[in-house]
Amino acid sequence: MEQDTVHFLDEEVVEEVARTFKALADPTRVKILYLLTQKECSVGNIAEHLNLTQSAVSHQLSFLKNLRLVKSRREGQSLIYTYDDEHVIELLKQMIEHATHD
Amino acid sequence: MEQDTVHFLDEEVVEEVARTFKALADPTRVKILYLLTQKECSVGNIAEHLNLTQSAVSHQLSFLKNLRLVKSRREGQSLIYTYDDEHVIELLKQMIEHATHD
DNA sequence: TAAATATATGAACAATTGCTCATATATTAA
DNA sequence: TTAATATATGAGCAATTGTTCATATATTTA
Repeated sequence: MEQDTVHFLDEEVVEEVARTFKALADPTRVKILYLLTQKECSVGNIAEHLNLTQSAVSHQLSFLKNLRLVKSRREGQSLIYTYDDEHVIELLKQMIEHATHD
Repeated sequence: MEQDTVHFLDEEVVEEVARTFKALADPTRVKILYLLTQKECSVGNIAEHLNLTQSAVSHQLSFLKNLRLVKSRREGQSLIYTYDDEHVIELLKQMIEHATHD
């Protein structure tokens, strides 16, 4: 006798999952987050390291901050950014591992 | 003495990571993949379960198949789809866990 | 206070996305 | 072979995305 009931995710969960994966679905944001796994950085610092404009970096950080994936603190004239979701960073690292080994 | 050399990802790895996350960055694809974690399904079956048009499902499956996240086999008139990347499915499950508990 | 430095933000724009609609292709049944 | 069923696919379209450019805001220094 076959049991084939299927479980469905709540719509809000699906949306949240997709929204969070979307944060990881762009090369620039992957680079920024990966950099932040190694050291906290100011906006300008990120721009230098990754060879991006200040504006582009700031926009992406704003995006990531809205999702609470990064946070910032002021230090003099600079804003220092750090990642703020260990779990998501773990998923990123796992995907990097996965993409590296094949 | 401070050592602050930073590691950079190869561009191809970054692209691959972003591309794969993009597959998980859409509600419809999340639903399809989550369904496939529970049972293999034909296209029409997926459409029924998720209340989507046949065409929309077929397009998304084609997308996922290009990334080798799903595969299909023919069974009579139907094409039966299954997931084809255990690792990515694990990442999806982890994100669902993460999104569920908060 | 004024100038310099660092960051944020809004508008604009090209590129991409995900869907629908119509139709093509493939398999099975009559 | 013809009709029915299942799936794929291309065109078209509205919505979203990621960037640049110009400029606003915030902090520090002179």
